[in-house]
Amino acid sequence: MSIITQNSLLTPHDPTKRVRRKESRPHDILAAALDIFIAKGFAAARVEDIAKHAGVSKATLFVYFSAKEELFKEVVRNNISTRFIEWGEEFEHFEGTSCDMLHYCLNSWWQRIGSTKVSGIPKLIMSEAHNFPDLAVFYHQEVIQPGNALIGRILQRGMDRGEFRQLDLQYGTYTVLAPMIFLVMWQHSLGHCTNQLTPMMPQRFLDMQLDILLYGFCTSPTLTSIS
Amino acid sequence: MSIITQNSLLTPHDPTKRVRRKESRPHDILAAALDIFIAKGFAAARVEDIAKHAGVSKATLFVYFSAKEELFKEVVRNNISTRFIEWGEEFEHFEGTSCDMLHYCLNSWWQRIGSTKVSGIPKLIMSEAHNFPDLAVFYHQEVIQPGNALIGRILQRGMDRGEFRQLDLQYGTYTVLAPMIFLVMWQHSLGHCTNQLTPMMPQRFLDMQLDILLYGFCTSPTLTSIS
Amino acid sequence: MSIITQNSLLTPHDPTKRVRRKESRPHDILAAALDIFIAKGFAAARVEDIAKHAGVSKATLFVYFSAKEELFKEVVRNNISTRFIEWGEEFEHFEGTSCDMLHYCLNSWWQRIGSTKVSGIPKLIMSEAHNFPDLAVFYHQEVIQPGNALIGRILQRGMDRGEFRQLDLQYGTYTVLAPMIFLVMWQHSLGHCTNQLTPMMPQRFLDMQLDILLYGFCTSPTLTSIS
Amino acid sequence: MSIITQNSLLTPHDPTKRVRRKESRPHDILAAALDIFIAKGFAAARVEDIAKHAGVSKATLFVYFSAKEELFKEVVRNNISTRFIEWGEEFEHFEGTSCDMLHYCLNSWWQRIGSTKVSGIPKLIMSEAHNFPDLAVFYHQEVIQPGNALIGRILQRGMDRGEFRQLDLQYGTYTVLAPMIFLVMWQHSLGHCTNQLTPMMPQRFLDMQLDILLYGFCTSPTLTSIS
DNA sequence: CATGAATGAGTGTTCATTCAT
DNA sequence: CATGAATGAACACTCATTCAT
Repeated sequence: MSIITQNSLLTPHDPTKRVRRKESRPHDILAAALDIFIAKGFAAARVEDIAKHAGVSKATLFVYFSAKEELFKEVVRNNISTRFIEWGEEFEHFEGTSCDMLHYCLNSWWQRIGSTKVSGIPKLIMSEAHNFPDLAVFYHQEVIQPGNALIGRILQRGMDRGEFRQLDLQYGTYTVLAPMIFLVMWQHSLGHCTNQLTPMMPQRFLDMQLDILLYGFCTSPTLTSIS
Repeated sequence: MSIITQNSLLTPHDPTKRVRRKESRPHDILAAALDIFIAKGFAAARVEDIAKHAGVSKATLFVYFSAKEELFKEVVRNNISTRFIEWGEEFEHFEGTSCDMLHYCLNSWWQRIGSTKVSGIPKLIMSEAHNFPDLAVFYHQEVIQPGNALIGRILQRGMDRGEFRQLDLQYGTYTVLAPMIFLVMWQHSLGHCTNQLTPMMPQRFLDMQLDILLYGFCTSPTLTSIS
Repeated sequence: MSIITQNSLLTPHDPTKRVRRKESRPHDILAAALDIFIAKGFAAARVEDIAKHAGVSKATLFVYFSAKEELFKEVVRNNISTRFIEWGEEFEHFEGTSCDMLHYCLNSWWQRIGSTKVSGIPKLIMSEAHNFPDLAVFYHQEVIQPGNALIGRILQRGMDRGEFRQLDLQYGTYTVLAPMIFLVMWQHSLGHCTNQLTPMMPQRFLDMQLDILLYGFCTSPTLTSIS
Repeated sequence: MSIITQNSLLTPHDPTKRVRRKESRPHDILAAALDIFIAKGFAAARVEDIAKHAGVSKATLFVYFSAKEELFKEVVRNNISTRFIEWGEEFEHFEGTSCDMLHYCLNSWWQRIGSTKVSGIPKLIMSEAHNFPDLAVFYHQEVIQPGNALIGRILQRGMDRGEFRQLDLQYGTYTVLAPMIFLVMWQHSLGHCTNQLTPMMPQRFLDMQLDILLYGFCTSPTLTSIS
């Protein structure tokens, strides 16, 4: 039921090797790298496994990507950076309440990232950024900043339209980001090992989390502005 | 400014070796292990570094701890498991609103774990549980379950006293857990590298997050029960 | 005078590294492994020594052989298993008395195995099988069973032709095997250290042993069948 | 059914520690050493295991025995060297045919050594003499020479009394020694792993071997003297 | 272009032996 | 005397990266 099925690694691509057009090599490698990085993390992923999974030799991989880190960066660019353009456009033309917009934000994130194997990338970054500072900086620029900008836009819109209380944009953004980060972390770590005991249904969590974000726990809220 | 200053590792304990009182070796090693595990993570931490940091030889370390994993488990038991007893008692006798209780919960967690180097432990687990399933299971039993039970108690109390809306305990708990996990993950990964650019003040984040958890973003909440 | 000159290990192959024809690496490693295993035994042989003796790095060795045990198995296959085919054929077409056949058996064993460094392999197995059960099982299937079958064939032939007394095949086989095992054990252990004091000439031992096996110590034998 | 039951190691001596008279320490250690050396061999035996099995600390062991090798030598002196005195006396007064004497020799060896755990000692020596030349020399002087002298005495007696053919004493002795060495080697190595497949009954082997030694395989022996 | 072949620098873990108390 | 405590030197196995062909 989980997205992260380690066994999928055992069935390599086999892209009918002989017939492929030449330019597909890097593409195959990136696809394989995505799978292996997600399954093992950055440090624990073995370049040899990526190459094998892509159906090329280790040396070939280094023809296209100068180092493991560069390969990873390219994986990020291909799988995440590209998404922000369409999100930006969708947000540009969004109509409806800001509650709906937040709802849409979380749900489309879930459909396009959270529920797919790509969710392994943010998990990997949060896990290993400390040991690979270059990756951290890269990811911050490439993903976090544009992502946060999008979330910030929703909050600002909500405040502008009087739907949301006045709140600090930066920290408000983190408040929306937190459950997303939590979800990918949980799914790819403890959730992966304990889902039999206490299964966690992500969709359910997101729904509830959205409700709480909008209305809070309390029965009789004291409305104040937060700064 | 950050708790996690990698360079601190370069100045080993030097506990004036010869004069030590008995029984201090395991304690030294555990302290060193905490530092190194936090600085490097589990897989990347080298046993030799831990030993050196503790001022003992690698072989000595293995006299007291049969394996790297066992050493880590002991670190967890020493630094986290022990806390739940006092938390349990405090919660037993807590008086005041459930809002205050949630506030107290997040703040005492922040003071005792979140703001200290011990916060590196939950970060490490979320990061590496996937690659070390044994540790995942151990941590789930030893920390997550008792921790979640404590949070659940607050929510139940809030509902019982009519302060909180009716909500699903399990997912409500995750809603409280999420910002804590987010915070430690952020601090120990991207935050560590990007604090110069866009500094994040954890205390501020927690305050705001608490407000949102209680009252939500919205100006005019629609009160419903969530299940 | 001894086959097993430990010092020969100190002069590695030096196969003028760069000029080698392809496919020679595994062969070099197997040759080196044979030497080192014989000189040190299985447990005491260091993989690094084998690599050095073969003129390659430790890592290279593991490119070709996944583990020390696998390397050893391959050594056995290359040096012993292969012999049984020719022996089988020779036995098929043997003409002459069964006494001659037994004589031929012991002597060709001596020339092809016993007197060569390969004799170190059975010695090693008898010595270390207890500590490495996998190797024991492997060797039993790969060497002992086919070897015993050959010996059994001779005894059966002798009985069929009325040359030998009726005797239990299994234990009769052990009776022939015993002096061979004794000889390799002795040569590679005590004999190696005490040959100056009381030299033992293997050829002489085998001749005498054969005579005893055929005719016994006694001057006036009481002929009975043994079961 | 086997003499060599590794599990026996799991039940340490427990010599009611507190009540023992002091002089028993070395005795306990020697007893423990015998067990462990037999179970693991010399190199693979861990001093710590011996100490634990004897109920003393590793350091205490080194108070009584300056090194692992010295401990082993003492084990040999205690368990084997001592036997030769009684054997020598028995042989002095033996009456009966030399065939009977050889029979008695093999059988009493089997009862006192071969079938007991002490048989692990000659096995160990044959296995590891090459790597520990000191032990080889020691064992040769302490055991092999007196043992061979005893066997030689029987053969000489047989020749003197006209019961045996004329044969070279040294090699004749090896002919008797061979099945004994074979038996202990087999029992403690391959036999230990393959007894389920093709069980070997030592008593049966010895009986048969004795018969062959005396009368040979052949139905119509050609009697000659062997030199 | 693609790769077979090779490796240096690690890693966690083991064990006989020493020595101050 | 007895031991708790400590360790140096090994050792099997790994992996990102290089380079000649």
